[in-house]
Amino acid sequence: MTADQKKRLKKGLVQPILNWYRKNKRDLPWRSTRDPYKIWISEIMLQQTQVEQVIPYYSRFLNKFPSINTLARSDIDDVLKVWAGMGYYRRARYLHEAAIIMAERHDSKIPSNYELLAALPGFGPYTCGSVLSIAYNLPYPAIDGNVTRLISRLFKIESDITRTAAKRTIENIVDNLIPMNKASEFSQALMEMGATVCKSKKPKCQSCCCRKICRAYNEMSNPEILPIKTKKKRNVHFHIAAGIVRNGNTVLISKRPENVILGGLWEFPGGKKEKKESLGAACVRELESKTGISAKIVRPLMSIKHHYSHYSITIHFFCCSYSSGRVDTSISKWVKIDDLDKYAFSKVHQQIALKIRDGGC
DNA sequence: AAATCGGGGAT
DNA sequence: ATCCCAGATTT
Repeated sequence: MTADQKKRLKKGLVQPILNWYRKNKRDLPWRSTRDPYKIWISEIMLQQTQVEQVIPYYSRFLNKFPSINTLARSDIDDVLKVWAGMGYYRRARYLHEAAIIMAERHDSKIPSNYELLAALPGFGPYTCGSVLSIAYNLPYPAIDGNVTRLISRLFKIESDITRTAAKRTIENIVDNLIPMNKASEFSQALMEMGATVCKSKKPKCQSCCCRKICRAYNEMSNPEILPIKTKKKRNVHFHIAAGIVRNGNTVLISKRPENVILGGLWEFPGGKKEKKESLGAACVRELESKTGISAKIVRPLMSIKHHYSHYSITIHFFCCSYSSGRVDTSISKWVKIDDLDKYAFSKVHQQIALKIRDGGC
């Protein structure tokens, strides 16, 4: 990029975007603070998660863990409890681990240096760039899905944006656009443009402040086809059988191991049905292997279909009665029905917990 | 480069 | 149904 091109882009693109942002930015909770800790929490929560979904979790999290030190000293189970229902639970684990490292090695502060930041768990290219620019006003690009879409259209990038070369191209463009001493505003402005104007479907090109210089708008019949992205392969489907084992006013729950889907969360124990196996048999078998007890099926309670990113499941829940055996207390435990709300469950199991409290099973 | 990792909203 | 969302890590 020549100095002359840069100058032209500054006038025709950077300044209009900054002006547009000042007038049109949404009033979001993390925009009323300059506390790097709070900005960090918001950035992690917003990964692959919509703004509306994050807002209630954000305030609850900061209320419970108001500082790096409170987070670092907390138990991971308490962090997961606050996170429960938001998905991508490894984010909570990385937050906790990073807070511990910051407390131990960085004077309980978030580093303002790229290399130190990138060495922390959960700090990839985007999060490093967003924290450095938004919290510290340093000139690093924060390139998320919104920015990728916006830039690919403004500059008509028709190569596959999942590939490294295209990512590098976009990063170079943004890097060259960052205005002096306005990195914080600029990062947020680019993302806000992508989120509210240059949307994936039905972009608001007519009211876009970059309309005059947008190559996709001016040169293509349909700017919506950008960015180009390779398609993900289709989903697989599984059947899961899970048991709700009541014993008096208690119920049996198990903790999922780390490093698996929904890792570290509690659940009503169960697992995949095998071929040529009935759901009831699968339930009894899984209860035995996961908790150590033998149980009998009383009746089916309900089945829930659920979609994850790369596969979908149907979980068949059965009301069961305890027969014999002792629970393997390293993984499973009997808990009072009234105490179910003290444990971190995924959305599906939260539904079941509610049903049990309301007298189901 | 591709797979893994949740849940919800828009179309 | 399919894609997308303020992505990072592992394979």
